[in-house]
Parts: sequence; C-alpha cells; structure tokens
Amino acid sequence: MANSTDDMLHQAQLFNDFTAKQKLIIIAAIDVFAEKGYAATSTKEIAARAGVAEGNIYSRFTNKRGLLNAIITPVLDQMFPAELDDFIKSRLNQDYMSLETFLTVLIQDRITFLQSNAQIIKIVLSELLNDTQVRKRVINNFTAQYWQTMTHDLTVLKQRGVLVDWPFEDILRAIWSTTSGLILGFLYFNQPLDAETVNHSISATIKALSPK
Amino acid sequence: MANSTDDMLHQAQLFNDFTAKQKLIIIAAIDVFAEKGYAATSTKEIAARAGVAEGNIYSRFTNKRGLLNAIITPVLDQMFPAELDDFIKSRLNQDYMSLETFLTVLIQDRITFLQSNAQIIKIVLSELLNDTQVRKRVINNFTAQYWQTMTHDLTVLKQRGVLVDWPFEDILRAIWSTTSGLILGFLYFNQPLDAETVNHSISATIKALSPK
DNA sequence: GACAGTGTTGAGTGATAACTCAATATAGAC
DNA sequence: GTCTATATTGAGTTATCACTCAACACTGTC
Repeated sequence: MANSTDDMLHQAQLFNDFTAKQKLIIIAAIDVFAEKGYAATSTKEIAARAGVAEGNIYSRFTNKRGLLNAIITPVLDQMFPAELDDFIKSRLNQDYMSLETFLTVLIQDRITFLQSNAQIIKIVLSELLNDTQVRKRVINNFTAQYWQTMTHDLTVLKQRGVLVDWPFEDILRAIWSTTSGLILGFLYFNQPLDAETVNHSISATIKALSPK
Repeated sequence: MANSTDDMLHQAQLFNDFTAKQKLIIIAAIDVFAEKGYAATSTKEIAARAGVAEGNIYSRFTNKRGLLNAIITPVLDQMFPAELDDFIKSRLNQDYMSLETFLTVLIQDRITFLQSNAQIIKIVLSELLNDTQVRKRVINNFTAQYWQTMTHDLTVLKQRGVLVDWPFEDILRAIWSTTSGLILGFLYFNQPLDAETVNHSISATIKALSPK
C-alpha cells in the first residue's frame, strides 16, 4: 500500500531537517511500520524500499528506534495540543459557546488531524500498546498539556448547565471514544468517514454529554 | 507483571486439551505477548519463563504463530458471539424491551468478558493492528455472527421508536466505541472500571442512541 | 582545482532469532 | 514389570537481525 504523492509531500513537510535520501528512508519506514509494525520490520527492508544503503539509516538516526522516534515525535506532540488552534479558539471564544459548537469544532479538528496523519497514527497506536516508553510519553503529553486546555472550557460549559456534571475523565473519555472509534473504523476496517457518518458520531456525543 | 493464581486458573480452563507443561507455556506466552507484543517476544524467553525446554513449544504448537493462534482463537471466537448468553436472552426477550435494558445488559456483558480476558485481549488488539490475517478473522466473525444477532434486536427497537434511526454501522460503532474506550482506559491507562464510571458510559450510550 | 565537511555506501560482524531432531523421560495398558 | 506411545529435552543449524566502519561521493568555499 504505497503513499500517494500528496501524502509524501505532506509528510515531507514534517521532516524538513533531513536530506532527500533521509526523507526517502522516513517515508519508506512509515509505510512498512504502519503495515507490519515496528518490531516485525527490518532495517534492511526499509533501506531496500527507500532505494538507499542500509548504513545510511544508522548514520543519521543512530539506530532503529531513533528512526521510529524521528517519525512519531512530531505527531505525538501535536496529538494532544497545549492550546487550541487559532481558528478553533476564535469559534469557541464567543459570547455564548454552545455544547454543540464546542464538540463539533473539537471533534472535527481532531478527525482532520488524525486522518491526515493516518499512516503515522497507525504506528503510534501499535507502539502505544506494546511500548511502555511511548505510552508514558502519550500520558505525559495528555496530562501536562491537553488536560489543562480542556478542563477550562469544560468547566465553563458545566457552569452554564449545558454539559453533564461528570468527572472530566468521563467526559473526555466519551469524546475520545467516539472520535477514536470513527478513526479506527476508517483506518482498519474500511469504514467511511463521510459527512453523514461523522455527523452521527458528533450528534451522538452531543446527546451523550447533554444534561437530561 | 505476573498473573494472579486466579487468572491462571481462569486461563487454564480455556485450554483443557493441553498437558501441564503446555499450559505453563501458554500462560508464560500470554504474559510476555501481552507485555511486549508478539513480534518482540522470543520463544527462548517464553520457554525460560515457563521453566520448560524450548523444543516443547514446537512439538505441540508447530511454530511460534501456532502458539499465538492457540492463545487467541478461543477469545476471538467469543468476542462477537453468534448468539447471546442465555441469561442475557432471558432479560432481553421480555414483552417490552427498553433501550436502557438492552444497552445496559449488552455493554455490561461485554465489559465483563473483556475484563476477565484482559491479557489475551491485549494480544488480540496488538495483532489486530499489525496482522492482516487476524484482522480478517475478526471482521469475518463480526459480520458472519454478531451482525446477524444484533440487527434483529436493533430492528425491533427502531420499530418501537426507542432507538435512533441510523444505519446499523453507526449504532454498533457508538456502542463499541464507548465499550472499547472504557476497556482501553482500564487496560493501558490505569483508569478505574468501577460502577460509577461504567454507569456514566452506559448512560452516555443510552442518551446518544435515543431519538430526540 | 584543492580542500574540508558532510552524506552515502555496502561488505562485514557478532548476536540472536526460529526451528529441528535424535535421545531421553514419562505415563498408561495389560 | 514390560511395552508402547506420547511428552519433553537441549544442543545444534541456518538465517537473519541490528549495527559498524573504512572507503568513497558529493557540495560548497576560497
């Protein structure tokens, strides 16, 4: 399953500090890691797909894990952002922020992000399940950045009485469960990610988190 | 992270066709596979943990993948059952089956199943992401068994007007997203699985799937 | 065009992977 | 207790793994 040219360009933007051949290595590695997993992939295969000598991997990325880290770090850092995108902020910082607006903008934004980094997300997910270090990094990013960002807005919504009065953990789990369900279905089970499907999920989340 | 004796007994029940040493192999393999993933685990390490010669693995399980299959097959087959448990059936086949009853019984049942097979579920999830064959098996079980079972009851609920009129795909995704979110939080992020947390998730699903 | 610095190569290395197999231990039938 | 079939052993085999390194190519500077 090769990347389209668009995907390659998009990914290349994330990796500007690298030479042309190093980018080829990264792109090949993303492909193979996403397909069979990090542990089941050999550096020899990556080099062959990239059309590059195997030693090149080690002169730039130190070792196999260094290559993995170079790939997943930029995505990991953007997954649970410390603050929201300017566009989102402008939509959310209105006089009256409805739960519907809040969840629609938020979920749409994350779906766009996850979908446009589909291959790398697959790698991150797999490592999340198998590697304690990666799992710690994700937890750390989540609690140190995202949690702070979200609880502020969630508190406002609670106070206005438009959000159910549950612990933040339960609310965030509800939001991320539906978002992840959508993305996982798309990535692994060939399910569509069209407007109607997404709208149903968003609508389900809105209803789920509205007070009775 | 060793298994408790209870877990070992529970797992042993699933694997009655095996000798004592073969069960030790299975239990050791479950432990290591769940911790670091199938591909990153060597048969040498499994044999060492089981206190057994390495060759024993190959005389009974043919090869490393055979061992994996012996472990995940019974869980895979129960994950999306062809028909519901008798107890569940009796609760659901009442004169009036409310959406609340339906979802509560259904989700509780799957949470119990997933939780009591926690270690093997971790292995299945990891392989689901990395192995096309396992993914095909899951898809096949789901569509050939579970889909048939569920659509019948969902149709009844739709006709009674207590269930939102969405495609079955979207409804099942909503149910499984929240269930999976709960289990994943428990398995990988040390989140609690207490009654209140579960109730919030179930309540969220009920609201999400109720018509407006 | 000589030089310096960085990028790239690919044959080579030791470790370890999955797997084999002839020898040995064990358990049940009679 | 003997016999037979199955379970178990562990040293050995082959392939492949991650990784190294000395040699070579390339690029820009003066």
